[in-house]
Amino acid sequence: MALPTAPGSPLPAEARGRGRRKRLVWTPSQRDALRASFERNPYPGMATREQLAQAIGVPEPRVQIWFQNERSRRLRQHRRESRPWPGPRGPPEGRRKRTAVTQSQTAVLLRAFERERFPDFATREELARETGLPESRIQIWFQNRRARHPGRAGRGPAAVS
DNA sequence: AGACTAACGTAATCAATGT
DNA sequence: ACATTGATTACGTTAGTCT
Repeated sequence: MALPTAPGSPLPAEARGRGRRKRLVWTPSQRDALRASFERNPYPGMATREQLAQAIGVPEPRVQIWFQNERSRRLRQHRRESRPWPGPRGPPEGRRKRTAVTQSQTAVLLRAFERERFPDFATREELARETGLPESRIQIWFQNRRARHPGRAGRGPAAVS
């Protein structure tokens, strides 16, 4: 069934073959620290992620991605063994503080979005430099933007109001 | 060559902020 | 109250690493 795009189906053609961030390779001690933290809480808040990131010397967004992937692995394993997943333990930890994107920053991102809806890593870094926003926030900005402003390739300027 | 997994995508949803 | 939009989740795909 060719459903266009379910939660994680085949990637849209434009998104394929794009330059990704260079894949990092964890050292054994970094893995240990990540696993230990995961055992304490599989849903770490910003403070925990930041602290862990500092401790193992890696950017916080990489830690966040690791937890996302690790939860996927565990969830699947638990499902496969028909074992219940013991959801979040303890009170939910605090999220990242909402980033305030200024009008001028939005303008830059909007212009980039018109040119390319799937910017590669180099482009995202360039935008990060231009706007002063972290690259990880730019990636999220594009994800949200794509979800809320469906492609309509080459459509008019979209009467915004 | 195949297993493993970081990076990255969508869809749905939570939540902060402004009107 | 409601609209807008940043942040997080589940889960599937893509592509680099390692055996």
